[in-house]
Amino acid sequence: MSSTIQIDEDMDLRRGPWTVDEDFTLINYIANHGEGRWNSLARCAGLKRTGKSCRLRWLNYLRPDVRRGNITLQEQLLILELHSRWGNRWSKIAQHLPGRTDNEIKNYWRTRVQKHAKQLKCDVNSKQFKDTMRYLWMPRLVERIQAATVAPANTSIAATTTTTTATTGACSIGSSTSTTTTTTTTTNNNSNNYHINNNNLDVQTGQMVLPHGVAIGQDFRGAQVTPSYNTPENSSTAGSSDSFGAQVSPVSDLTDYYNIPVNNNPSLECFQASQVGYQDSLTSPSGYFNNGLDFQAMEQSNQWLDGGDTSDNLWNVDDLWFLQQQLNNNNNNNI
DNA sequence: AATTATCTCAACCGCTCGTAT
DNA sequence: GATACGAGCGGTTGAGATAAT
Repeated sequence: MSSTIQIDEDMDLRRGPWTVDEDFTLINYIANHGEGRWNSLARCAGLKRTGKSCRLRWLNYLRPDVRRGNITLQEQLLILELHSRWGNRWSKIAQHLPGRTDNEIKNYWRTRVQKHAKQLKCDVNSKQFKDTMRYLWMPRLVERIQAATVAPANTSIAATTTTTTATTGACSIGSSTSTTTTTTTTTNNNSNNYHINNNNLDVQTGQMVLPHGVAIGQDFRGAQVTPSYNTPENSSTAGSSDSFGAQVSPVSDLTDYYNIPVNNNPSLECFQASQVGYQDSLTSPSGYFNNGLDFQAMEQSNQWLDGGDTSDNLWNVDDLWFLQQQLNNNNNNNI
């Protein structure tokens, strides 16, 4: 199926999907000789591929620490936050998601996030969309992480932390060259250092903190978390489906390398203590629900929470409402 | 059951940057 | 300093899978 490119009389290069034999050859060669220069590696290994192709295949697929499977809620949150900070710096973002490749993150962004921007009829780089992400989706992701963490069904958490623990070493969050995934101390001198493994919610700041000390910019304590979705019985928000339609299993969502303890999770206390009722909030977008729409009534009558996987409905109504308010605000400011 | 539309993701392309000569 | 080369990055493509009609 692969096509070939004629380089000269007797040297042609394969393109297209890799065969099992090619994979095997590349893996064996790297196991014996290391990565080295990709062009010479391709030649020496006898692969009729460009060095680029070999490198890509190795980094994105064959590398033993490549993490496959669904993007977890925590990873989604990280991607959103880091993208808001760095933009399309996929490689840089990928450095903070152990085992995930820049290609995978890029694909996720294009297929999920951009799709939602399209559905909301706004540009992915627009302020409205960015505000929607920051004030609605990200807090809600945090809420769902929290809700799923405290859910009784998660009794298996402790036993299911193996997925990415195998990525210790080269794949620890924060540095591709790091050799440890143990709890990272930060410059915070407070003895109440609640940082939890690799991805933490800092009680003092309300921020998620990466092991190398980078705090995710947003203070989630002040973020609006709609309380009506904060119950275990609302399982649809706790893992049946993610906000962008990604397939996220409720187990893996919570049990991968983040290792958030089930009980006495200070990060959760942080949220619980600091959550602002949506009717009280004027600065967060959900506060807009006071402005005319009887959100509680809608919720109580289950107008859009009935049946099946309701998270997409939730997102759309919520997001559209928020965007509408954003536009109204813009219009008012222009008057 | 067949066809069409949509989605996903592996792979490629072209560009930039860093390093060696 | 100029040039060549290789590595890496972000953007894009297209084949296969899946969903919808």
